[in-house]
Amino acid sequence: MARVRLTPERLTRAGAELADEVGFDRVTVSELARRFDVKVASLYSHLRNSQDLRTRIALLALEELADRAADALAGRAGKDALTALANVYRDYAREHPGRYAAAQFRLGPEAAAGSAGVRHAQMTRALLRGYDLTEPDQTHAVRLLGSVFHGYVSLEMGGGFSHSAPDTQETWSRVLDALDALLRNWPATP
Amino acid sequence: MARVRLTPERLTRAGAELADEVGFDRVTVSELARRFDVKVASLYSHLRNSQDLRTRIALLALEELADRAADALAGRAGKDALTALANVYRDYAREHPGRYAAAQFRLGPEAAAGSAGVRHAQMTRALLRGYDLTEPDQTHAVRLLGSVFHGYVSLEMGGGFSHSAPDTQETWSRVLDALDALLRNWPATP
DNA sequence: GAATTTGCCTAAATGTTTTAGGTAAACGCA
DNA sequence: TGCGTTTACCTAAAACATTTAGGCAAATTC
Repeated sequence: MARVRLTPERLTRAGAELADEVGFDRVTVSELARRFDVKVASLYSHLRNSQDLRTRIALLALEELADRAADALAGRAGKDALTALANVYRDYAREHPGRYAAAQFRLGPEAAAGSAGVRHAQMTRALLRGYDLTEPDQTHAVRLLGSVFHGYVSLEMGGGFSHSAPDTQETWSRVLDALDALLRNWPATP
Repeated sequence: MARVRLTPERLTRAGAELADEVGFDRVTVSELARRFDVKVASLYSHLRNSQDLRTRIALLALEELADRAADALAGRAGKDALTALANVYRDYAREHPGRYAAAQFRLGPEAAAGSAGVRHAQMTRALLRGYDLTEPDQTHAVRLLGSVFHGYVSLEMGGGFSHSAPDTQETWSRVLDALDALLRNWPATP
């Protein structure tokens, strides 16, 4: 019998593609086995269990996102950088909805520690060097930006903004204008 | 055999409690049947399928959230109202993590139309009457606030802010300060 | 080419989802 | 009060997902 040469990496990539096609919550070990035309049990030599598969897809998505973010920030500053980073998240979610959902997957503490989550925070911090913020306001701003990016993308993908004018592209631009204005004019602690 | 008097409503409420205990994605028709001490198949007289159950839990959560929001906004304006509404989302997510996850559940178009989603948007609009925004900026602001509330709560619950100073309560306060400042000083369209 | 490792297999247990069809309790009414 | 109808829950069974145990043959190593 010809061997397929499965590896955790190949399974993870295929799982990520499957997630983009059918949704992250419908990624199943069985479906993956079907796609490789092998028996389900064979995958358990490469994956601990289905949770393990989902975790690996999540980590892959976080890495890809961090890579894109690093790329987008290179050579940019201020509002230019803000827009670029924001668009990384939005575009990634549109191109890879399943992977984006995976990136939101609740990781266990061990997996979270080894994830690219730290890189994301560092890049947002780098972005903020273009604005005049010192600690602890810088941390507050990192968290605010993360919230807006994630929240906006989630709601937009979930259809939360659909069927209502004005269109979401215009709102997106104006939200970035507003965030830029806010960062340039961050309120002093009361 | 003594009848248990199941109804879709009772099942939905029990499902919501189950979600808070074990997580929304682990809500299962089988577990629900176990809790009512009836056979699994019996539930299918009251629920179309397990998707139907999840949808009902999501709609329940959206209603509860909208009720709390309406309550919180009554008699408040300006930053007071902003803080109250924001805390409704955050507190609900902390008290009822499973229900809050359910409220993020991707509804089909039919279910979404009949959901309390519209009420949420209307209440955010009501909040904005305390600030000086006209269309289309008002809509942009509605979407921004929704993004921040949802994004912040999701990230905080997902552990995204953990293990790093300053604590999330302080960030939350400062984020609300920043949003209030932004709404009072919304940038003109470039 | 033999020894070892590894990749995929069969088999089987367990659990969830869903449909089809049956029985008895509860309800509405003469 | 008894009768017929509706409704609530049942048994049975098929389809599919998850996971473990143990086996054989292909690939790798020497």
